[in-house]
Amino acid sequence: MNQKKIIIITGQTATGKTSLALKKARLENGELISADSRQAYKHLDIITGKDLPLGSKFHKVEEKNGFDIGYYLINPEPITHNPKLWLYDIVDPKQYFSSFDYESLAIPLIKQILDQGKTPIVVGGTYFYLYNLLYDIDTNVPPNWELRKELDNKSVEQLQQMLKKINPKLFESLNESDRQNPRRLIRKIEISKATEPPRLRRSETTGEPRRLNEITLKEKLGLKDLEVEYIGLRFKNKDSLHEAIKIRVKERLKSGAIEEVKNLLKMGYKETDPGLKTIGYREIIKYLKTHNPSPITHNQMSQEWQIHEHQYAKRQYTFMKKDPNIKWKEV
RNA sequence: GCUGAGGUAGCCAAGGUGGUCACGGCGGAGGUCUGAAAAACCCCAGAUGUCAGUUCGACUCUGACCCUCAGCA
Repeated sequence: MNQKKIIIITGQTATGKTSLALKKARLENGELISADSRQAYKHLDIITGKDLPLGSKFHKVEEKNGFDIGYYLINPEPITHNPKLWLYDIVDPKQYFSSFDYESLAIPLIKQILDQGKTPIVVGGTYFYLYNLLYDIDTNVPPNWELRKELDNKSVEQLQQMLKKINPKLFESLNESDRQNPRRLIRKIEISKATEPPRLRRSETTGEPRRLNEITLKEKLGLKDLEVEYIGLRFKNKDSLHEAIKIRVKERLKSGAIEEVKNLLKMGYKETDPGLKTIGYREIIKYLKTHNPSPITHNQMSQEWQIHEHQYAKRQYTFMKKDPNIKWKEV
C-alpha cells in the first residue's frame, strides 16, 4: 500500500466511465481528474453530461495561465470520504484549450494528489489528451492563433502549396488523410514557420511509425516507481452502444438540453465558439435556428444527435485500440 | 373510376440525342491522429418497380401490369 498508484479510465462515450471512477475513488482513496475536452468548458453542463449533484459548487483554488483550476465535491453533503473532481470548468466556451494546456494542468494536480497519499484517477474520453499526458509530445511549438486565423481562409490547395514550399520533406511525409486536412496542414505550417527549430519526431522526418509502448508519465512526474492501472471501457456490440446512446440523448433532452443551448445563445455565445462545436449543441442550434433553409423537427434533431454520438464513439475506439497499454473491459 | 406527376442503393436525390451499367448528399463499413480532438480529414461498399416489345445495344423509347402522391369524381 506504499507504492504510489494512478488509475486512468478512458473508453467510449456512454460506457459509464465516471461511475467506475467513483467506485474506484471509494475503494482506493482517490480523487478524480477529468480528461474530457468538453467538460473543461464552463456552462456546458447538461449536454456534456457533467454528473454533478444538485447545488454543487465549484471551489476555485487558483488561476493558472489564464485557466481556472478548482474542484467539485462529488457529494453535496459533507461525508467522511468525499472525493474531489478536478478539471471541470476550466475555460470559457469562447476560449481555446489544447491538449498541451491539459497536460500542463493535469501534471501538477496528479503530483499534488499523490503527495497527499491519495490515488489520482484520471477519467475521460478525450483520448488525445491522455495520449499527450501518458506519452510524449515531442514538439515545442505552441499554437499561433493569429496565424491559424489567417490560414483558416485558405483553401486546402493553397495550404498544401505553402507547406510544400517551406517544408517539402514534411509535406511528403504526410498521408493522404493529413494532406487533405486543413487543420493538420495549418499545424504543420505553424511548426515549420516557428523560429525555434522544432524537435521533430522521427516519424515526421523518416515516416517511421511511432512507438507507443512505454508510458512516460512517470518521468514527467519525476517518480521512479508508479503503478499505472489503465482501463478502457468499450461496448460489447453495436446494439448496446445504440441503446446506451439513445437513452443518454433522451435523458439529456428531458433534463433541459434545449434550455441550456437557449441560455448559452442568450449569454452571447455563438455556434462558432470552440466550446459549442460539440455534439448535441450543434444539432440543437440547428433545430433552434429560425431562418434555417432546411429546418429540422425535434425528432430529427434527436436522431442526428444520436447518430453523431455513435460515430464519435466509433472514432474513439478506432483511435484508442492502437494503444497497447489499455486493459479493455466490455460493457 | 378519370386526370396529372412519379417510381434510380437503407433514406434523399441528379441525369442523358438510347452506346464507358449512372452525379451528389445522408446513413453504413474501415481508417488517419505529435500543442483546436465531442475537432478536422481519408477511404470503401451499396441502385435504375415488374413483365414484354423496338434495337446491334435501353436506366433512358413503346405497351401492359404493380405501387406512391396530388387533383377531380
